[in-house]
Amino acid sequence: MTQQADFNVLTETCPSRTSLSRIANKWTAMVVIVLGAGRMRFGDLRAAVQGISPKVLTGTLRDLERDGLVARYAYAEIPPRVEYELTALGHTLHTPLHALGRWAEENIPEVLAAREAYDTLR
Amino acid sequence: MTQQADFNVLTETCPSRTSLSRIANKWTAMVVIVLGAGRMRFGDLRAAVQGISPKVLTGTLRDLERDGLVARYAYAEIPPRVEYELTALGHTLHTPLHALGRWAEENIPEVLAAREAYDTLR
DNA sequence: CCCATCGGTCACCGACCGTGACCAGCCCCT
DNA sequence: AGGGGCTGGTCACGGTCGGTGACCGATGGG
Repeated sequence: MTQQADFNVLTETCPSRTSLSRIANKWTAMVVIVLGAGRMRFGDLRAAVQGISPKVLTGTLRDLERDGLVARYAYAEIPPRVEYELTALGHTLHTPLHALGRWAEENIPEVLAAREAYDTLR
Repeated sequence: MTQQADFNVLTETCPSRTSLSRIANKWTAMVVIVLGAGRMRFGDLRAAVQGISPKVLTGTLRDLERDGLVARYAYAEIPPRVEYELTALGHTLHTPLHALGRWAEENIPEVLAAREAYDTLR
């Protein structure tokens, strides 16, 4: 059974909150969404997640690797080749993050309309 | 059919990305999760989302209000009373964000183990 | 000899997050 | 009459984080 754990993200000191802080992040979400398609090289990832800087991509991937969500494969070639892949745990995270991305895409018309309404009357 | 929109969060200039940036955020996630339980006062919200400062809570709520996800009801009483509630659109966002929170709670043991393993060998 | 390729790192800068102090307005208590 | 409490904020201040542009090492190709 999926046991109801003693963890609660709303509790300030709960370790699950540190995890939420990391995954509830736009760059993390986009990287995980892209990696859902399969193993990918650093450069391809950078091209897929438009606008991400190498520094931020490196940092995001390292954090994901540390949390066991992404595996890193480095090949000692010249020029270097490094590939990234979701782990089994990472795949379970892909589902909710992908849903979040789809929500943003599907509901952006309503959001834009709400923003315009808000901005015009204040 | 849920039509495949022309929006793609991976595209740098797509407006859906501005929406993703806002919702893929730890404070936003926690506030929406809590508001899923129903209409709530500012002070109760602040107590429920442990550790959030009034400044950040105010800012988060205003952004959510602007995007049409939260409705604000202010009563001209002394002491003042202000209530917040998810809109219909906000409720559709509650589902994926709640899933994200649950993911964090359910998988934190594995994440903590991965972190420890990572930190010991580097 | 020099440039391109790839996966980064580094110094710098501005934006955002968190902290603590403070506010208005009316009530109640002394 | 004066002082404190209640609520939903705002403000000034710092530190941390994200973003930008320059640069790197090692090798293959022209």
